[in-house]
Amino acid sequence: MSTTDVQPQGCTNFKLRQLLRTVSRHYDAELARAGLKGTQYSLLSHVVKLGPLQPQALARQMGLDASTLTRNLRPLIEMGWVSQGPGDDARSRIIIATPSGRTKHAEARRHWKRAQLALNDRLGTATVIALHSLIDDGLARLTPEPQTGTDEIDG
Amino acid sequence: MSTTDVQPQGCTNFKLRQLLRTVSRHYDAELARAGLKGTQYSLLSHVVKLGPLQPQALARQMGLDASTLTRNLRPLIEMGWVSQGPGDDARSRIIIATPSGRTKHAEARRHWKRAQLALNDRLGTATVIALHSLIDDGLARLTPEPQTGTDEIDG
DNA sequence: CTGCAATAGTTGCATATGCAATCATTACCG
DNA sequence: CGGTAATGATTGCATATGCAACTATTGCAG
Repeated sequence: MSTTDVQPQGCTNFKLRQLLRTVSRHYDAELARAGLKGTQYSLLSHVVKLGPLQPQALARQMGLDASTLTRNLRPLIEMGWVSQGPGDDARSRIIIATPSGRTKHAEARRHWKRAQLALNDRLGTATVIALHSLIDDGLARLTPEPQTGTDEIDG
Repeated sequence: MSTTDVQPQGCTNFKLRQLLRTVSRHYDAELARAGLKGTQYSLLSHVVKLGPLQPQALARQMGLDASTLTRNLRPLIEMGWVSQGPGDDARSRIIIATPSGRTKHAEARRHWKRAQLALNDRLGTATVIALHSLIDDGLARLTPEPQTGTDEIDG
């Protein structure tokens, strides 16, 4: 019996979920000061950095279902941070961050940074780096089309 | 400038969420054959292994908000897999897995196992073990009261 | 040109998640 | 004993998430 026979204990799905819930609450608490959720900040960041682009392309890059993106965009559009216009095609759309969206993003980024640094502090920077590395590796192995390198976007 | 100055790139919150979405879909696809979602399987597992116990205690051990638990239990109760009875106290309740719940859990466990093994295969067992280790470490550092060791429960 | 397949978005349905507020009950202090 | 604080659970509100079904368009084969 070699070391390759060792099996992971516990459920990867549950463990990941449990950690995400905790981490997510941490970011949410900080970002709430800027008036958005962690998911909304991530989405806004991606629109700012990648836009203008089609919903379909954005969903693919974020690894989101298109229908989820449609709905997640709604609050941002209502707040006037993101704008949706007609695309090249009569069936497609173009997503872009508005000026106020960019301003809001810059503001929220400071809170995001605080949350990020606080987390590094609590977990240890080395641990976080190792975690990122495993996540990136996992995503690369699980997704055929490599989405946007998640390192290139803050949030 | 030492190596401790290296900062993680990208958002831990977003990376975790992205990985969870992917992994979650993987487990969900397999567990759907048994008629439940990954989250429902996790919850049922915990009830089977830890019950009978109070909702409040279960929520604490799973790291869930009490209100989330209330709602997540509903489908399981409606399916007759979990039963909710009066507790010691007029304000508390007792959660327990029903016989059919235990049967369903045993059935679902086979699908969960398939998903788990398939994931190990795609990511590499060593990677999964390393990931679990980092998650456990993270949870230990982020949660005051250590919840149930997630290794002791399949799902 | 017609008809069918493919593409882009959206909506219906079900569930997951947390915070704040609420209700009921119990515990505790004076 | 009486009033208030603490506890356990639920509900209201808002968002997140995916699959299946549907609509509108476009592309393409014949």
